[in-house]
Amino acid sequence: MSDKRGSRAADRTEAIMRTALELGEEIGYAKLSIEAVATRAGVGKHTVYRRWSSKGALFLDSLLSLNEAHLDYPDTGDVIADLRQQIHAAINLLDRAPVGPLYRALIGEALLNPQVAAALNDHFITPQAEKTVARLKAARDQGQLSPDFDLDLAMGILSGPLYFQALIIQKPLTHEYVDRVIDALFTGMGPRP
Amino acid sequence: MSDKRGSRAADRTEAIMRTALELGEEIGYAKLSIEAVATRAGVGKHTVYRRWSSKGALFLDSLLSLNEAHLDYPDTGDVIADLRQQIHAAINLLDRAPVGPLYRALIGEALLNPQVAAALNDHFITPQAEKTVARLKAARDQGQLSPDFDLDLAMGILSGPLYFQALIIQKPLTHEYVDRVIDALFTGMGPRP
Amino acid sequence: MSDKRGSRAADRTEAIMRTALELGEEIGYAKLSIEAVATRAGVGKHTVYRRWSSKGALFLDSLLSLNEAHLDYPDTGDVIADLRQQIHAAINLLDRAPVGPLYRALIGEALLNPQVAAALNDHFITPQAEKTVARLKAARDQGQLSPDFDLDLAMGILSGPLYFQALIIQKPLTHEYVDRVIDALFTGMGPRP
Amino acid sequence: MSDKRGSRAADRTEAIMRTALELGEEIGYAKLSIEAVATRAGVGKHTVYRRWSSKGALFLDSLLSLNEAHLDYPDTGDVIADLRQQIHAAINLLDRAPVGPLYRALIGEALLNPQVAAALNDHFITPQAEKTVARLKAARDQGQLSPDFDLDLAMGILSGPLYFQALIIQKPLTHEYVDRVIDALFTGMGPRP
DNA sequence: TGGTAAGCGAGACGGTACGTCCTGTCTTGCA
DNA sequence: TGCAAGACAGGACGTACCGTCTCGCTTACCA
Repeated sequence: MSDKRGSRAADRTEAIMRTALELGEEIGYAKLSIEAVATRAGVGKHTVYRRWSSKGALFLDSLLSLNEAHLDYPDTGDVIADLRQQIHAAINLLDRAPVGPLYRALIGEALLNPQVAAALNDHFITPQAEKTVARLKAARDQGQLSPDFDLDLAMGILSGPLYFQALIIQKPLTHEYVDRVIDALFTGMGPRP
Repeated sequence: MSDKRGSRAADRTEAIMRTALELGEEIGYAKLSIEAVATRAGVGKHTVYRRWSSKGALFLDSLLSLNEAHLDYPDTGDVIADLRQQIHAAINLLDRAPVGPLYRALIGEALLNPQVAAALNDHFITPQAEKTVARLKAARDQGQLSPDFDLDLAMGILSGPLYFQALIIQKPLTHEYVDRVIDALFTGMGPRP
Repeated sequence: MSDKRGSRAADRTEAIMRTALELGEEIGYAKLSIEAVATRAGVGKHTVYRRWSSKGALFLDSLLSLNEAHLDYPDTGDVIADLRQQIHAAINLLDRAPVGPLYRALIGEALLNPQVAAALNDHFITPQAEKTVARLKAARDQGQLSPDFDLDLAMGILSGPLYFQALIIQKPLTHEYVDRVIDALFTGMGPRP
Repeated sequence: MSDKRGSRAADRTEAIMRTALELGEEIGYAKLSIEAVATRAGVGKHTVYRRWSSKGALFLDSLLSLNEAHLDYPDTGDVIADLRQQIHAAINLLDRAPVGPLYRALIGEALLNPQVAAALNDHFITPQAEKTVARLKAARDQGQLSPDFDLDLAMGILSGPLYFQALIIQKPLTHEYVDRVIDALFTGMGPRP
């Protein structure tokens, strides 16, 4: 009853986002226009612009709508196992088709458009990082990590190489590579054996 | 004498790249058009298109032209000191104005345009990575690093967090952060001291 | 009231045609570009292309818009006097500035572009010829011309020499020349008196 | 021997004109560019521009080169028969493929480009008209036409309707129509039987 | 229940840039 | 030395989208 009001609006919103992802998969984010999304969705351009201020904003929302309830950290007590499990899930989702190429392009857009960058950080990157930090902090509080363990740095060392591999080197991420990174993080690559 | 041939062509090429950087600094890569570069450079559009197939390709070359002879690794015998010195130099160049914003945008473009990605990798990312790997290998050969030291992984752990910080989190890189990463790489952040 | 609808579209159409004629008079049809018309009219190029498929089509309409209600045949009962009167009016309009040069150029365009030729015939040449034929037919029906008088041929003999003079020889048409043609048409130039 | 000098230049000239006609037949005068002619002829653009100042000038020469020795008036003593014979020959050449469409287009060009108009008049229209006038004058001198027969007007009445039919109405010319025009010229279409 | 306003599709509009084509001029390098 | 080859500045082409703006039509909520 209560969601009857606005259900029409929600229908449009959902239809537009669905169409955006659909078209994105077909022709790629870069070649896509708001005009094309609106036409394909059977919607006036104004109806799109009323909801999103740019192609990047639309895509960010569209991708996030796929994401709900995913990528939450387990806490089994074993921080390393939990990190592995969660990061494997993340790259399964974000580095593989159909989301992978669109996520990559969205980050590209963010590097060109500060508004998109801010929104991406606020709605995805930062919350995700905070989950990682929170999980590490829990481990530290439980004494699994040393008291001076640098949480933010660890988060960077976990995420950085994966983004580097995926975005800069542009090779697919493997679970094996993830494991090597986690391993190195906790054991170091010490100058001497 | 010998560079008399083609000097006209080289003049245009240089003028266009110079103008591209100039305009890029003024209005940003995203707002820039090949049309505007051509006009400002006093050159026909075709003269630009004859040399570069896209805005991204032009910018890649333009940025690389600033780069020559920079960012070469020293070898003082102390691998950690050399890495620090070189990475500090790199972020001084690539993360700060005037190059920083343009380099960031160029990576954004590479994420949207596979041709630019390939060229960027071939002409900058890979050579640079190979220099890092070569320096690490020299250290390993000299016994400063353990014989099973994973060179590629180390390169990823050095570069990844910095790119992550600069591109994803979008906060300026500090020398202090670089040092923390290097430190963590070689000493680990082990679960127990 | 009723023309409230679409008045915006009609405004643009009229503004574009007016500008086209204006620019045409200033620099001549040949040197004119749709781009220049659009710019001068303060209109996007697409707004021109939406209405006309080529420069020729635009100019045809523009010239025709000047023409309304002109060039209608009188019927005073004296067919020769009526022809003279009407043809004198026609060449006053079509062979003299400002319309003359533009009309000449439009016919040139029609000779290069079949679509323009077809439109010109449909919207001007043929209707005008039919008026001449109709006036001659009325005269024939009234017995002023012999029953086997060849209407189409007469139309050709009236119009042809004038177009020939104006377009091919490219000398200005005089009323005196028109009169000689009319005279010859009806009295012949017989081999012997 | 003496024409050995310059034979190379004459070769180019001829090759360019031949290519121009060839390409003109294939894609039409309007779509043709000097660039395309030069490339197809295996000749530098400069070599074309050195000889002709515009596409129209090149085509005029090219068409005239086909024309040599054609379209000369016979004088059998019977002026009407001679006119018929000559005009039939003219329309066979000028109104039918392959020359017809190119000649039509050339006149179109002349209406847009005064230089071409002048050259066309000087090298083709006027000489041809003078031949007609000369033949009529001969007939008048021989008493076949009345002493006050208006030679120029007659020429206009002969040529005008044919050009009108071919260029304005854009219907193919028939010998029958030519005969009707000639007939009308000499007998009139008198208002009374 | 009828009136009214909000949302909507459709797409026109002024702009900007695209990437292509051709013009007429100007090198360059081969023969 | 004369030419093909084609680079060059410039201008226009016709197209694609941008983000804004009317236009009527459809809903759905209120009075």
